[in-house]
Amino acid sequence: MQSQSKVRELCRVHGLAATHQRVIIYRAVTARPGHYSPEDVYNLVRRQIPSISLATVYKNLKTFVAHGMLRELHPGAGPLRVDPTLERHHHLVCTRCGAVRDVASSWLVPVRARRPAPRGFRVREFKVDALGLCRKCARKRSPRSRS
Amino acid sequence: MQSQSKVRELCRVHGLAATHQRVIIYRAVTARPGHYSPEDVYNLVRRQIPSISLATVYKNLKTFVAHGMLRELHPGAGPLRVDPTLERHHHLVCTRCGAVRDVASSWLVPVRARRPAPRGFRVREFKVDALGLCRKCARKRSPRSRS
DNA sequence: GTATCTGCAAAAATTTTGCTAGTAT
DNA sequence: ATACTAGCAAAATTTTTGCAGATAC
Repeated sequence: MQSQSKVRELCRVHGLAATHQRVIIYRAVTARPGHYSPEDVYNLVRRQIPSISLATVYKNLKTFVAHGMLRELHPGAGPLRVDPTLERHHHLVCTRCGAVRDVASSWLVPVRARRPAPRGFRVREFKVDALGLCRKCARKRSPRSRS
Repeated sequence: MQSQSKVRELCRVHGLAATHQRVIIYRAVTARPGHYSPEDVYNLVRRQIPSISLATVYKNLKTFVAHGMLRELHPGAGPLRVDPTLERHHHLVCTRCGAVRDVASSWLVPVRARRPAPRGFRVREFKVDALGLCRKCARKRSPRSRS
């Protein structure tokens, strides 16, 4: 978890007013790795600021994402999720239960293109989702073959 | 574009009733590569079946995805999108305008893990998004450096 | 003091659901 | 004949917006 003053400084660096709500929201999201929906964040933050509104949470999450202070995720269906881990990393996405886990970038052989991208596209980074089954779902899948 | 009879056969293979609506929807989505939202598909299909409902489009797109007849996409924010390209491929995602283009899997050096995935996760495939700027947005970005 | 931000409430956008009549097998 | 599906309308969910008052710089 980042200290209040660190968050305030981070806001300043990005030209954002360091409001109380903003500091609390950012600290809540970065308290530990995970993938939070706006609702999740709202519920976390309400413990400390019962009067906060969901709209404020949305606005600030979008602000943080726009300033690169958080990452945006769209792993499966459903609501927006936000990821506090800024270092390059990839995701393990269970196609059965939808769970998403981070995995260090070093897990993969470096991703490289063999040639420039088509149509003048300028690649900045590669984001990899490893689709498959988490242990729990892999177990459920036909304990012995079907029949 | 797939012929009506091909689509009917495909439905049969997957144990789905080959209804008129289903055939029209599937043909519309697979008419050409692209990334369609349910609204898009609805508007395409309404030309041929003015009485069709958006709910029917949603139900059928989800059915197709569940049977592996389409792929589901969540490239950026916003609505569900669906991709008719079933062969392995990756995406170029413009982080400025949100445009998504397909790029052949062979564009990348093969993606491989250096070691088994953590926590018993079973990887089935890697999905790569190349994040960056499309030509149009790259041009807009500071034609000469700022100042 | 001025620009930015919050909270509220309302609206917009997206997706799901239950049900009846209709259709495919 | 039986099971599945379409259309409809309503609800649920997720996200955005406008604005008055409050706060940060």
